[in-house]
This record gives sequence, C-alpha cells and structure tokens, in this order.
Amino acid sequence: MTTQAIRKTRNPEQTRSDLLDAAYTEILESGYQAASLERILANTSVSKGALYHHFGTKRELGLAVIKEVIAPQLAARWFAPFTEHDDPLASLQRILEEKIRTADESVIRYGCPLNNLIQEMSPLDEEFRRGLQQILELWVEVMATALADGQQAQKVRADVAPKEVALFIVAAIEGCVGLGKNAQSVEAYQRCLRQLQLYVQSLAA
Amino acid sequence: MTTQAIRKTRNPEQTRSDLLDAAYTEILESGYQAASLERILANTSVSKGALYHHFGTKRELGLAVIKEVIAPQLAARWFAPFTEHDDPLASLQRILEEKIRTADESVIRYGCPLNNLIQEMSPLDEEFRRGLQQILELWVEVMATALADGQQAQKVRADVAPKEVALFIVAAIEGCVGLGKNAQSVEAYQRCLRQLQLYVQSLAA
DNA sequence: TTGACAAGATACCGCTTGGTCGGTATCTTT
DNA sequence: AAAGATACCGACCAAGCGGTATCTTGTCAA
Repeated sequence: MTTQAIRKTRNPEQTRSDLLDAAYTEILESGYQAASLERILANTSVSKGALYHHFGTKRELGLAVIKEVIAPQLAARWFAPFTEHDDPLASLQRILEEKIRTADESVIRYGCPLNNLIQEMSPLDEEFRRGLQQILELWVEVMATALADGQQAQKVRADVAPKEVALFIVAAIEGCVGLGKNAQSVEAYQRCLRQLQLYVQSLAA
Repeated sequence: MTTQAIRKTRNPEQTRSDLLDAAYTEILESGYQAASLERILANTSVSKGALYHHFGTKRELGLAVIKEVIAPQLAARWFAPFTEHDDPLASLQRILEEKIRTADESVIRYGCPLNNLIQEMSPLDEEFRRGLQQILELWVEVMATALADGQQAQKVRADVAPKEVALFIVAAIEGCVGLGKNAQSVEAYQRCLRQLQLYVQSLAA
C-alpha cells in the first residue's frame, strides 16, 4: 500500500518535453554515459515510472534528445540563415559575426552538444553515431548547396569544391568551439572564429 | 588467511607503465568517466592493491595518462617535425601528407585522445583541463614560432598573425579528426585534411 | 456511469563502481 | 641476520547505477 504524490493534472506531452529538456541539460553537463537518470528526475519532479512510461531505456532517451532537441537547435542556429540570401559567404560571415558577438561563458563552458556527443558516443553506439551523422550531413549539405549556388552567382571562386569546403568549415567550427572550451576563454574562441572568417573571405570570387 | 598469486619478480616501474598503457587504451575506448578500473586491471593482470599503491585515485591515474602518455605522444607526432626545417609551411604540409597517407581505421575509430578528453572532461575537472591546456598551448606555441620564423625567412605571408593562425590550424585539425571519427570514414577525414592543406598553401609568401 | 487504458508513482533489485584494509612477499639497508 | 620500507594481494564495502514490478489515479469513449 503506497501513498502517491500525484500531479494534479496530467499532461503527457509536457512531461515528455520536460524530460527531454532536463536530459539535454544533464547530458550537456555530464556527457551521456555519466548522465544520471535520478538527477534528471530530480530536476523535473517527474517520477521514474513516468520516465519509463515515455522512454523504454536511457538509450532511447538519449537518442530522442539528439533527434528532438539537438537537431532542431542546430538547424535553427546554423542551417536556416543560409536559405535566406543568395550570397552564401555573406550569410556565413554574418553567422560567424553573430557567434563572435554573442559568445559568452555558457557556450565556452559546455561547448557544442553535437561535438560532445560525437567524441563520446560515436565509437560506442552505432545508432547514436547515425543520429549525429544525420545532423552533420544535413549541415554540410546545406552549406555545400549554398556554396554551389554562390558559384553560379559569381560570388564564390569557381575553383572551390563546395562539398569539400563545407566539410572543412564545419570541422573548423567544431574545432574552434572545442579549443575555446578547453581554454575556458571566450577570447580564444573569438580569435579562432576570426581566422575562420578570413578563410571564408578568401573564398570570394 | 589468504594465498596470494605472487608475481615472480618485482618490477614497480614496469607495473606502473603497464597500468598507464592499459589506462590509456581503456580511456581511449570508453572515455575517462566510463573507464573501468576492473577492466584496466584485467588487461594488465595487475592487482587492485598494486594499482592503488602507484596511484592514489582513479583521477590521479587519469592525470598521469595525460601527462605521461598523451603529451609525449602528441609531441612526437605533431610538434617535433617543426623544429627540423626553416620552412614551417613545408613542414606542416609534410605532416598533413603523412597523416593522410597513414590514415587508417584505428585513427578514425577512436579519434584524437586529446580532443576526446577535452570535450568530456574540461568542464568537469579543472586539473584535467589544465593538463590538456598545457599540451594545447605548447602545440600552438611551437606552430606559431615556426610561422614567425617562416615570416623572417620570407616563406610565409607577412600579413598572417602567427599565434592566431596556429590556433586556427590546431582547431581545424581536431575538427577534421572529429568529423572523420563520426563519419567512420577514412575518406572523409582525408578530404577534410586536404582542404586544410589548401588553406596552409594559401599562407605562403 | 462505467470500463479500459494511458499516465504516473514508489519500492525494490541486481550489478558495477571506485575505494579500503589487513595481510604477505620481496627488496634494501644496516 | 634482523629490521624497515616498498610492492603487491584480494576480500570486502557503501553508494549509485539503470531497470522492473506493482500499484493508483486521471481521462475519455461507449
């Protein structure tokens, strides 16, 4: 016989979304493997029963965080701006300028959630890897397409290989975040992105 | 009363070094937090008592791996080649060419031990962060010095800022490894490094 | 109004984890 | 040879982990 501390009103979608948010934060702070379900529950005042009602395993929760939290977040912050104009280099410069301007301690502290999970999980779990890879490929594709369009519009040098350069730029971005994170220095992060800006500039026709 | 399975001959240095090697591998495969002491012991046939004789805590073992295994390894593979010649860009191209040529599944599978630990540990443990930062700073410094020397010798464009560019190159390298790791694709890794080569080439006077 | 099911609660479980501790064997010193 | 320090052994421990079982309660269609 148990007395239950019942939530007044039910709201399964809210519960699910609360769990995803808390899990996202916990994973960002501790990594996936070290993420504690107990801690996630404590931060949501959701019960373990509710958690396992919505997600079959910790793994499922982690995969859902990738698909439903991280992917949309990156899409909004990095992909979307490209589709707005016909000069991809200008778009990219604007994005980078924005990142440099708004860089603060929170970005530098925990780094890029995508990159964090890549380094930790991609050798350990094939499904995690594929989820992350999907985001990465979309990112590269969006950028490559924009670069190719830019070539048509004579804004981008004809000798650049769009896919290759897009891949490199994504790599450089992740690298910059990573270095800034370890230096715990907003300034180092900004200096690194500035060099990337110079590189992007050199791609102009 | 316990009967002990004694090692015929004592060899503390060997034991310590065995532990460091096994810990390095375990950390590379699982990350630091998920690294299991039991598994390390199983791979070394060293007893738990011996481990805790040489290292006070798991943390000490991890820090020792950074200082005594990862740091020298990176120094040998990435720093040393710079001091050999007076044309830093040529040195760098040679290093990158070598990396592209010898890229194999093992590099792509587990990525860069330095980068892995950065993403996982730098927000969680200040001493880990400092140990990793020391390696990073040395790397950047070696490269920056080489670039500055290259400017003196008129081999490097006068308008490049050595420290900034060195930082960016290190970031780009880590980024390339990271992307290759998640793509599980030697080819993606190579393509990414090729773009870095083109960038390095553009620095020539 | 009621039956069926979704949603949520909580006590509990087996297992692994990093770490401890009393003890023993070997090596060095005197 | 005695003694003291160093190296090593392995049983044990508390805590935290992800996961399960069993229960109650809210919701809504029939």
